[in-house]
Amino acid sequence: MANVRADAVRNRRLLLDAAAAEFAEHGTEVSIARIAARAGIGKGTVFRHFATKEQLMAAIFSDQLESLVARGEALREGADSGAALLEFMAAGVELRSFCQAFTPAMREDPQIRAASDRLVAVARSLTDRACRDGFVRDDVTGHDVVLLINAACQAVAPLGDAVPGLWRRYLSMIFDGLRPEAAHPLPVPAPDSLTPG
Amino acid sequence: MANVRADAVRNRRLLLDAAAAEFAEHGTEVSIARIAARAGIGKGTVFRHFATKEQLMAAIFSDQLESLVARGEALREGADSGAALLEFMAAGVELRSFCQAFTPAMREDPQIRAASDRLVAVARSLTDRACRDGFVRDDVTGHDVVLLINAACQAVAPLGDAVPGLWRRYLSMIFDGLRPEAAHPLPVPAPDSLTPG
DNA sequence: AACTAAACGGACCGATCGGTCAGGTTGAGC
DNA sequence: GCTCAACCTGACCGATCGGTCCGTTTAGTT
Repeated sequence: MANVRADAVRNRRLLLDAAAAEFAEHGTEVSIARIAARAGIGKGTVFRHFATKEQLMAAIFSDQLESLVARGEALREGADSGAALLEFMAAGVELRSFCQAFTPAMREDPQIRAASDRLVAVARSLTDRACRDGFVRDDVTGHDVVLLINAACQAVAPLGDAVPGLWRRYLSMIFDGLRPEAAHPLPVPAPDSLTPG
Repeated sequence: MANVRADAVRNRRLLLDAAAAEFAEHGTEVSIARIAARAGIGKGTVFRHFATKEQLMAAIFSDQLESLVARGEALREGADSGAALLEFMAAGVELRSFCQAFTPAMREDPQIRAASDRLVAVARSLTDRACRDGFVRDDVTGHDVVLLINAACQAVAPLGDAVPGLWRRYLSMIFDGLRPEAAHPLPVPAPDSLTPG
């Protein structure tokens, strides 16, 4: 801390903000050069802070996953457990980086693994509570909820940002599928983890 | 027809098969060189048959969408309209190219546009029938069904092919969300079309 | 068998990307 | 204000991609 210069921390902040914005707007395939230009720093500076592009992505996405974990933990104490679970899922869809954080390549990173483990844990916690209160069918797990957030996220991907709030429609439909009233037996058991093997 | 050589049609067949297989296994970002190698032909031959990579993708994906349209039309005559809609959606998820055909870039292609229009039409037909028979809520449209097929397709994308039949679990959950028993009012109206504007 | 137009193949081109490095710049302790 | 390590920069490198081009091969006709 004492050994780090002031301009270094400032540039790091600029870099993280610019990269997060570019990833959100144009996906992870944007070039490092473009991110550096947006941040107003040189391309070499990017690689001074993060050795590879993957490490940069991991830093940003694990941060955003952790913020969602915090949101979920806060929602555990609300009164309406059903609305809390729905709000948690909505928050997950809203940070669109969600889906990008879950590519096979990204899951190698230990920060991403840790964050998604904690995400599944808080999702299970919210789900169990909503289940006890009768808002959610009893055969749905934390992994299910995380994957369904991803599904809702991708449902509207074909349309781009043409209809801004449309994802709420499909999240609402998917959430209706979690209610006990319409539950039909599921043909396949829930997965054990989000990582293959 | 008479003016086309036998080896040309054979190579075209090899190329289409190889490209479809590579796209299904590794996504649309596979290189033309790799596809050509798999087909056992030269890279230049690929561009003799399709001027650009996008045209090759459009040919393959519009073919697969058309096959799904045909499947849907056949399913319009079954006895159980609810099971028919579910089977249609399952067929859509099974050809994973589905999601790849719906990128913003791909929708420029007239073949893709035509095929997806027909796909929405047959989806609406199946949905209306299932709705009349009481299997499906009355506020769901053909566009919804197509987008939800896409959602189910992507739900398990994070896991790769680790759990082969897992998508059936999430398609089942999503389909439960279409049933009238659990229907809650939707916060956003259905989109008019799959193309922005 | 000879001919020709169509088809083939792979070296080649320009663009782009992630990542490196040598040399100039700057913030912080004295 | 002096010094030096930390930092920043953009030219540069090798790899890869989509797409082109031209010399060679081959299918089909007479």
